[in-house]
Amino acid sequence: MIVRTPSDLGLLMRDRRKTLGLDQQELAKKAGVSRLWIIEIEKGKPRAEIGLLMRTLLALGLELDVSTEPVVAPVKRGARAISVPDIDAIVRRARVQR
Amino acid sequence: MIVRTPSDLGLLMRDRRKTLGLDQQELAKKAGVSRLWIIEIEKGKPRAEIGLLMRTLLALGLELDVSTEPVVAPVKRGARAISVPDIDAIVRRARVQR
DNA sequence: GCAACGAGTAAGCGTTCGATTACTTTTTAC
DNA sequence: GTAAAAAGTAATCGAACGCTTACTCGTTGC
Repeated sequence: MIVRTPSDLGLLMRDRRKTLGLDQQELAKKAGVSRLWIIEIEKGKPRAEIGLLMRTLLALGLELDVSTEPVVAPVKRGARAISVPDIDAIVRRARVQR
Repeated sequence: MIVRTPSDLGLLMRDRRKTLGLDQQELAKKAGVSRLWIIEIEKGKPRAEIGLLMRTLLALGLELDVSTEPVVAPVKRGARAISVPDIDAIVRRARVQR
């Protein structure tokens, strides 16, 4: 599953934890983090540390894959032009004031 | 590319940045982070925030995919048993004292 | 040479982190 | 319903964050 925001990630992790039949306490222990941290990451905390995140993904048997965004699909003859995503605008929207 | 540690990530990001012909300053501006932060993430900083990370990946045109780890491949007849990875041990090793 | 540029280091600062502990609310099972 | 387990909230505290600014190295080009 493609993950674009911390919330995406939190939902995914909660899902996976349940699939594995773990409660927050068990996962926290496995990953070496506090239970509170699990609660917050599952809620989509944007300022969590990536180190803890990776350990937790590992503990969940989840794999992190980074790839270049797929090239825009070839346009069918006669189709309207495909709007190329404006990365700058997306980042601007993703930005959160602190 | 499968990413297991913050260092993996840093190297990957640096690579991608160069591929795009961006310097640290330009990327920092695009992603809305400081140049110093770019320096540190490229060095594999484990305590960086995932929110900033995701914004930066976006700015680099990189996509984050999370998937369940592939099931162990079927064993060839006569082959020695495949050692199932001990997730707990891996996490233990990945843990950094702070 | 040396100017210009990219990259890295250092110090200072206000903010937030994550662990711990204790308590409350919600969910699950009988 | 009610007891137990799981999930969530609250408060404290030392440590580290990320930003800014300024300075130092190396390269590269003239």
